[in-house]
Amino acid sequence: MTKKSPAPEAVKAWGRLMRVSRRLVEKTEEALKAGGLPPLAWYDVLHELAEAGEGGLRPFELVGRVLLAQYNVSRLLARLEADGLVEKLPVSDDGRGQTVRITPAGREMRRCIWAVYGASIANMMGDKLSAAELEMLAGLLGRLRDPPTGD
Amino acid sequence: MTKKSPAPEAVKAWGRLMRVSRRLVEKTEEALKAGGLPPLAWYDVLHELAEAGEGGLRPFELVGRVLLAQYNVSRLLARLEADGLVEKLPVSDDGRGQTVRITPAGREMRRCIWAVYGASIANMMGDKLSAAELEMLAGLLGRLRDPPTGD
DNA sequence: TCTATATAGATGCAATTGCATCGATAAGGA
DNA sequence: TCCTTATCGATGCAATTGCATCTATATAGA
Repeated sequence: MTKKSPAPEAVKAWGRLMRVSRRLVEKTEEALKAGGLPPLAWYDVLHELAEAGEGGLRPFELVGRVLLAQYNVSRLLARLEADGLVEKLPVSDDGRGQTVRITPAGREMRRCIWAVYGASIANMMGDKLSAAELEMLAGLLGRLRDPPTGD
Repeated sequence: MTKKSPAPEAVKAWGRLMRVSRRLVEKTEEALKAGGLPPLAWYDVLHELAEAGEGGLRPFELVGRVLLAQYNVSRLLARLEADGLVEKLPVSDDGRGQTVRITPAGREMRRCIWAVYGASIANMMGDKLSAAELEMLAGLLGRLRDPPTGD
């Protein structure tokens, strides 16, 4: 953790990254809201749960995947449950925990969100860059990940 | 605004963009907090005002530059003023408005924040990619901007 | 001039977030 | 076994955000 000043190219790329990512999120959230749909964070959780299948996931596993704080996951799950999109099941071998599973309504909601979200991605990314450029971008961004994951 | 589904490369690049940008912001905010400094948004405003010089800026001009909603700028400026980092001056030719100018204390705060912020950028961007790669990244991101600005 | 509309900025209220901490169960060690 | 510590998830409270709206001034048009 050395204290140094950044190269001009680094500052420029940082600025672009901040502005572009914020703007793209903003536009996507707007599109969802315009469609009467819940925010992006809901999709992230529903997506993870859908991938996880019938076994569901423990909340703490979700915390690791969706870049949300523990208390935010806790509260988001409460909202999802209140809307009938997920269900919480007690877990046998750990009295503290629970397993969260997506419901059919949750899968349906996920599809609805994706219809808008996916179109948004297509418009904002797919239409602007070629497949090769998108791969290049993904590659460069991948090298900025903090724990240099290997996925 | 056609409804279509995105290419796999677009989805992958989108996912990386979302995760990486959120994580980098998170880490930078952490570093600022650890140094007892205010959040990034304060830097953005102080930076714009410092660039603007003695003439200062009108709040609505600030809204256009920092990606914040009007009411957020209004309230952030109130906090900055309360901390003596900016001052609000009435503007002669428009009785509705005001001009916001950075104070010496504000400039000092900007320097303090930059010491941490800049180091963070250097560590998270400059150390991970070469100058050429950073330029490539900035170029690709630039093409994703919504109003395809020409800066 | 008088009225209608638009723009600058602030604010009341509800929802969300962050922070700290809590209650409950698990796991590890004497 | 008993005690200490760690982990899982929830929650009280304060700060921040989003939304809608408000006040005040400016501008345009009849």
